Amino acid sequence: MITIGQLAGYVGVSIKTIRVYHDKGLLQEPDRDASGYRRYGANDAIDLIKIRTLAEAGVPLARIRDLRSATNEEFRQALREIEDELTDRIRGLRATQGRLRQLAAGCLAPLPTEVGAHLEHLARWGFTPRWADLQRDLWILVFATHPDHAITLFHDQAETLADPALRQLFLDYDHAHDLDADDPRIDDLARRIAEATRERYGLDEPPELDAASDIPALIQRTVNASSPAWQRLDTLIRAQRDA
Amino acid sequence: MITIGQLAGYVGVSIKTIRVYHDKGLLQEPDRDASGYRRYGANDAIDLIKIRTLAEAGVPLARIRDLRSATNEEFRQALREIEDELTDRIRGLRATQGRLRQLAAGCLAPLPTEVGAHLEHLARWGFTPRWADLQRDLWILVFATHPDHAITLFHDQAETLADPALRQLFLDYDHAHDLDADDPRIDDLARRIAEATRERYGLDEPPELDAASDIPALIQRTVNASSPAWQRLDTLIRAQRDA
DNA sequence: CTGCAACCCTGCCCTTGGGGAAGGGTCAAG
DNA sequence: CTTGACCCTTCCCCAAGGGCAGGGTTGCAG
Repeated sequence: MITIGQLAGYVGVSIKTIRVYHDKGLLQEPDRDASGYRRYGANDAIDLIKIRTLAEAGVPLARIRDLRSATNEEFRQALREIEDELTDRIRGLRATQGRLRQLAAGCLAPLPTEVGAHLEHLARWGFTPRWADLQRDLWILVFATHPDHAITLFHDQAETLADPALRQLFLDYDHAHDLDADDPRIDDLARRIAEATRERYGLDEPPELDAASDIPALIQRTVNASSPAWQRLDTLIRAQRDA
Repeated sequence: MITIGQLAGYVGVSIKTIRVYHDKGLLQEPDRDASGYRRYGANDAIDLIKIRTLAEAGVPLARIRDLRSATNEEFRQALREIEDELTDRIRGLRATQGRLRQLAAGCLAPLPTEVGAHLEHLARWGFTPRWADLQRDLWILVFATHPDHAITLFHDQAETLADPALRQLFLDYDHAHDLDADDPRIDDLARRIAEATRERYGLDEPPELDAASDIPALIQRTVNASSPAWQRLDTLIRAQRDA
């Protein structure tokens, strides 16, 4: 009949942990000796080892307690579920590890240099600083969240801006910021942009982020928020595109 | 400039989490708009994503906060450490998974049937119920903690008991329980047991559990505790063996 | 025989990483 | 003008223990 300290030392848990398991009804309170010390037998050690195995697998103590009164078949079933959860968690951790590595690789270069260069071009092409800042934020966000997809998108964008006619559309977009929301030039611009988009990408979808991502919407909302004219422009373009 | 809810929804955390990160100094409090709402920009989103990546890797928030003011080289170093820790944790989880499977396999059979049969033999051979119970506890413990080694040990033990002369030694051990601690028959028995052990295993070590395990000591302590005579017997045997 | 160190007991508060509700202000759409 | 969806702060709650106080036991060494 061993003491709580021996049991703890052997199974590799703290004394406190054992007492907590008693309190929560996971491990049966053993008999006490004459001086009130808990005295454990081999069965207690075995129970504790089982409990620990489950607890280390991340099973909440309450669930372990409930499992104590489960039938054997329920218990097996629960074990299968727990194992699956564990597999998922391991997969999750590996994914996290991957993101961690990306973070390590990118911690010095928030943006590729070509993007920086591109952003400097913007001013020379006549874009406002406001536009350039917006673009910078946008690309930071895209590169941070979709590191593998971002560069493709960026090249597409850079290519678009290299064409003077298309660039003019973006310049107009930029300068529409301060127009009234009901200025007819906005309708005209929306028409021209929708047309150019169709011409450039045909009926194919333009390159986009992950379908599951709501980044585009987020970005667009951010953009729209700063000007009613832009807000209206966005609405019109969508209407034309979906027509 | 997005609101806290948008930021949260986008990065995939709860609003509360963001506020906690503000409180703990992980994420800088952004400016408020006219109505006191927090307004976030793209940089905040990026910071939050980084923080989340670290937090999901299990890094304590306090450490993440400290990392904010680390130099770039320190940061890289920390990332390496974190990745290693993560690798360890994944390994640990896989080990747990293995133990879980053993638990699933063994949940119906705490002891192999041959062990059960062996224990029933004990009574017929003249061992006391006390001895049989002790043996049962012992084997439960050994099988639970060293599932791969246990069967070997058990076979060795069963083989020993199959020999009537050796079995008599164990019977004497059993019945020595109620002798006085200074009974001379104990000295005699200790001598005979030590001799038989040498004869059976020669100078080789007798089969044992893991060197790192303190189970044998635990078991022996448990055994000794129930009788001063056994206690002395154990002392004498050790003395003879180590001589 | 008497220290004294090493155990054990209970009870209480502390921590981490948030969750959830209370109580109140804001915003946009119908 | 109301309604629902946001946002604000403050407060309490949870799991799974850690740690300490204040007090009793044991075993071993001098």
